[in-house]
Amino acid sequence: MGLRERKKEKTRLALLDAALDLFLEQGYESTTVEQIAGAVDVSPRTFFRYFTSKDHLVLWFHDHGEEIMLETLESRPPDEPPFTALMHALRAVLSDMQGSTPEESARFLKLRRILEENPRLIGQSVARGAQTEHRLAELVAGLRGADPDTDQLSHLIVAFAMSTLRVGFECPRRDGTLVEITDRMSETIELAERSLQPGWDLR
Amino acid sequence: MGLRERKKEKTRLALLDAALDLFLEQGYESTTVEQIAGAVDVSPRTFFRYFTSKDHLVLWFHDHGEEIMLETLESRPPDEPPFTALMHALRAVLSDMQGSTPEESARFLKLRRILEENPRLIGQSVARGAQTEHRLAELVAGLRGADPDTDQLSHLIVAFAMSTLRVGFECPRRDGTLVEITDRMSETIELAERSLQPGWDLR
DNA sequence: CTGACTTATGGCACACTGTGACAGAAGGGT
DNA sequence: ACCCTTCTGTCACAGTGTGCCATAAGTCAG
Repeated sequence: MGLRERKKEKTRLALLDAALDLFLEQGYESTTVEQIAGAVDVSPRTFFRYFTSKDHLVLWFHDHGEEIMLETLESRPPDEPPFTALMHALRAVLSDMQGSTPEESARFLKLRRILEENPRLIGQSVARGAQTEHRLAELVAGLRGADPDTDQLSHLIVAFAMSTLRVGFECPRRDGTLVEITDRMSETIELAERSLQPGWDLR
Repeated sequence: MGLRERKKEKTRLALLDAALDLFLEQGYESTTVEQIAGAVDVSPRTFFRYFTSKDHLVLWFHDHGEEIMLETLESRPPDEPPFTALMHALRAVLSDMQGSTPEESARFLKLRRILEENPRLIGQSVARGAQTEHRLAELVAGLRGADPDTDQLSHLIVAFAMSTLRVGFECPRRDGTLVEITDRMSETIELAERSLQPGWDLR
């Protein structure tokens, strides 16, 4: 990796960290892009080359999680029931989180606090999840050999899976360590699995 | 109802209809608030007194649906299983749609087309759903005698219910009549009910 | 190391959304 | 007719996000 790419990655993370800290200090709304860029000695114009919008800062982790889910899903045996496969994908996201560096964990925890304090951002985050959902639904429909446009069950399977992820992520209201959060999330996954009829995702 | 209120309601609907038509003609992004306001001979500033944002135009029906759901939920017998009660609330939304005037139906169908063409707006719509979800989760936690902050099942119950609504709303990709859509949505509701273990929402 | 290249950056102008403040117009009640 | 309340338009303004172009910095020959 050349100097150029390393520098870019450094700037991206510097912007991200500066932004997260500013959001926690003075709130999301009252932090301007100008401030964020200023804290990293970069022009506002450049900020928008790293993050397409202010919201994007808060959504970057979705991109990462989505990537993991899609990869996992493709590596599962094709005859596995779709919801089971999705639950494996969820667990893959969890174990990625558990294996993250201290910096990454810190970012994640800060992000959770910011989201808790800004309902509007939770919305944005959910909205991003909806896009992921759509891609996953197409994949699941493919697995089931169904038309992604009309097969309601494919969509329902994915929707339930993403709901599970979201509940696990949002539910532990009080601040906790990363381990506590991931533990909580795997409880949610088990709860969801126990709640559904065996084989519901096959017919 | 005085002349004043009637006039306000008229302006609100005029703005809404003008906006929906413009969105369909030239797309959501490339329609400006100035155009919408201009079409109704109103200043842009006034537009923002009727709708808090451009997005709000597309989200207004959520407010209506949420209202119905909350009302229905409160009128259900308190010992009814929460998910069952939520499914009744969903059906209440459907029957409200079926009983709507031709103008309202037309708006609804236009809105669906606009949402189909603008994934970003689907996101916004889902995000609004997330807020509703939170309110509902507190209500359900109350029914279950649980702490809304920590009881994951309450959140999961509501999340699954809202997923059902959303899948029903989004899934019938092809344009259809209102009746076709509501029929499709009640199929989705039944599908969800069949997929879950009996009593999953009680323990 | 020099020059030619590719790519990132900064600065500028600009369109658009959304808000606060104030003055004037329009409805409502007496 | 009067006052009072509420709605409206105008203006000014902060902030987000984009296109464009000149310049600076990284890259890669030779």
